[in-house]
Parts: sequence; C-alpha cells; structure tokens
Amino acid sequence: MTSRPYHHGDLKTALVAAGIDILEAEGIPGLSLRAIAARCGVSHSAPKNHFGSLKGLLTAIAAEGFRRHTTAMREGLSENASREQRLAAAMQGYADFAQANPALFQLMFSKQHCDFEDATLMEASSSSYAVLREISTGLDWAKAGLPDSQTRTEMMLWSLVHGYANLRNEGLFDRLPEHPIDYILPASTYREPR
Amino acid sequence: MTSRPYHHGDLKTALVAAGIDILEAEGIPGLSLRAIAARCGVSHSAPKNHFGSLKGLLTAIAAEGFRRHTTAMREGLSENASREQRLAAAMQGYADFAQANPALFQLMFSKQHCDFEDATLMEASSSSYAVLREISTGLDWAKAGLPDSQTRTEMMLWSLVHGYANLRNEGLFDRLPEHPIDYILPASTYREPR
DNA sequence: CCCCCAATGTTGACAGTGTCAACTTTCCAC
DNA sequence: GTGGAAAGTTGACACTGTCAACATTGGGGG
Repeated sequence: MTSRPYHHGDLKTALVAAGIDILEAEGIPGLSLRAIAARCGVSHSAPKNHFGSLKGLLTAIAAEGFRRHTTAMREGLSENASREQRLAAAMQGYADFAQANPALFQLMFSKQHCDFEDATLMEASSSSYAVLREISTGLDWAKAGLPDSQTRTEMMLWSLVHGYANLRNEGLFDRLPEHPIDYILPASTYREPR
Repeated sequence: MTSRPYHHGDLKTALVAAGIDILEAEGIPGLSLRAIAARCGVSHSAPKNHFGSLKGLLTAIAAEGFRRHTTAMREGLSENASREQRLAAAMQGYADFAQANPALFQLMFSKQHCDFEDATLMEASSSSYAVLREISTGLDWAKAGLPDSQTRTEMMLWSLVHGYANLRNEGLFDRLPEHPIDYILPASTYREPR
C-alpha cells in the first residue's frame, strides 16, 4: 500500500498555504501552529524544522501576503493612464486587497506577530512600498510654508490609504456611504518631474 | 490579624487599572486573565463575576482608553486658536496618545479583542470621534468634481491620522525624519460655516 | 435581632496553546 | 554502502480561558 510518505516533500510551502487558508476562514486567532500542521497532515512539531517558531511561520505568511499585495496594487496600472489615474488605481488596489484579505492584511502589519527584521519579509514589503513611491513621484501636494518633499507625499498617501483600510476593516465606516478611495484623496498639483 | 478581606471592594476598577499597567509593561500578549487577576491579588476566576470573559475585560480597558484618548485630543484646544491650529492640535493629540500608549491604542481599535457592540465602549469611542467631528466643521478640502461634504472631511482626516499613528507605532516611519502631524496634513480651505 | 440569599471569590478540572528534548525515519554525498 | 544531516514524531512542560462546584461575605426583609 502507498501510505503517506514520511517526508512531506514541500512542507514549507504547504504550511504557508495552509496558514493563508486558515487566516481566511478563522482569522488570526485560528492561526495556531498545531492547526496549521494538522491541515498539512503533519505532527504539531514539524513546522519547527522549517520556521523555528510560530512567529517565523507567521512572518513567512506575511511575506507571501506582501507579494500578493504588490500584485494587487500593480494590477490597475497601465502606461497610458494619467498620473492621477495611476495613483488612484494603486491606492484602490491597496484598499481593495485589505478588504478582500482582512486577516492577512492585519497580520502583515503586526510587529507583534511578525519579525520585521526578517530578510524575506523586508524584501517583500519593500517591493510593495516601491509601488507607492513609484506612482507618487511627479505629483505634489504643495502647502504654504512647507518645502516640496517626496517624503512628505509618501507619508501622507501611505497614512491615508492605510488608515482608511484599517478603519474600514474594523467596521468603523459601516454607517457611512461607500466610495472609491478617490473620494478622500486630496486634490494634487501636477508637477513635471526633473 | 487583619488579613486581606474576602471581598476586594472595588475589583472591577482595579482590574481595569491592572490591565492598563500590564499593557504598558508587556503589551497585548501579556494581557492574560490570570495575570491581571494575580496583580489584583485575586484568584484567576474572580474577573468572571464582573466581566464575564476576557473579551469583556479587554472591552472595559479599551473604553477607559477612549476616555483618556478624548482627553488627550482636547488638551491642546483653546478657544482663541484659529480653526487650523485647533485642528492641528487635536490631530497631534490623537497621534501623541497613540505613540505614548501603543498597546492600549492597538487594543482600542481591535475588534478581535474588544466587543464593539458594548454600550460602554460605544459611548467612550463616540466621545472621541465627536472631537474630530467638532474640530473639522468649517474646514473644507475642496476638490474638483466632488461636492463639499463634512463626511468626506471626517473620513479623510481620520484615515490620515489613524494610518499615521499605526504606521509610526509599527516602526514603519523609523527611517524617516520626525515631524509634527501638520507636516502631512493637506492644506485646507477655510469656509465660513452656516 | 437574625437569617436567608444574592453577590463575590476560590478551587480544581478541562481542552487547548507554543516550545523543547529525545527519538525515528529518510535521503543524499562521499 | 555508509555516515550524517535533514525532516518528522512523540511526549512532556508550563501556560492559557472557561466552566462547575464550592466557600465566604454582607445587606435587607422577616
């Protein structure tokens, strides 16, 4: 008989996938080492060989989350669109991803659950931040008394979309009408780069 | 001998205070029912009489957090200041409270830990939101193609300051220079109310 | 005054958690 | 082929929240 082989084959990948499944079904509280292991048909201690600890596994799951997050932000972009349209599309991708994957999104930004020093996670999250940086260059939100600054633009846009995603996911906008992210995006002043 | 009386006297209040202490020292992971009870010199099951479950106790802690949060936002306000100054002061109070009480702030906005339907919590958080609503009336961020709207202003300001507080607390702005919240607040157009 | 009962606290048990050490099985490089 | 590293299992440990059964207290109605 062909019983389950002693070695799984690709447990590392399977654990991350199982984790994301559980995350969708039960949220972060369902993400126990033992539950994830059981879903892969493996003993409760097997994940330790690949990830060291629960935090290590959660960090790997978050990294996969950032890869999908990056994809979601890039999906709405096309070369023809105007800068303002490209910006709105990426912001919308950011917020939509958070809404479609609330638990994963929450995990990705929780230093409590993830190790933000992990190299793999840092690379994945950097590629996500790069999209925001990319689409915001050349746009300007001038304000009297403040010098123009790419840093200021990035901080403002990131704070805005991240806060919006968080508050909406916690149900704090439920009593307010739905709008595309553009609704709360301040009007920008176009500024030719270089 | 005057041994500890069987009844605590004001356990309900003491538990919330102990919870906030632990929150400051160890963050949310340290917030166990048994640890909070032990800090009050009471058995691990005593809190159940007052709060029903861990979630009930955490909800009460969050409510106290919102009361302090409201105070923090109102602290910078004075009648003489201009609308823009009052807005900036309240926003700064919001962000400063989050930075000074990161774990409590996180708890307050976590549907996972708190019962957002709880009447006491709803009242406390409403009074906090009322400050934001109050200081934003009369200010306008006009945008071509969008009608003026108090709702839009509130959503934008709340998203902005909440996202800023969250991202900063998670250490995601560590590599960027520090600035007052005013730095990322879009320029407003003053509009005489009425 | 006294006694009963509701409020408050305690104790012990239960299933679940992450981590660790000791062990077994497998596979690959030499 | 064989030794050793990689991968997986098992059992134990301390910790968690919840619950039922019990103990203690104090206050209000007889």
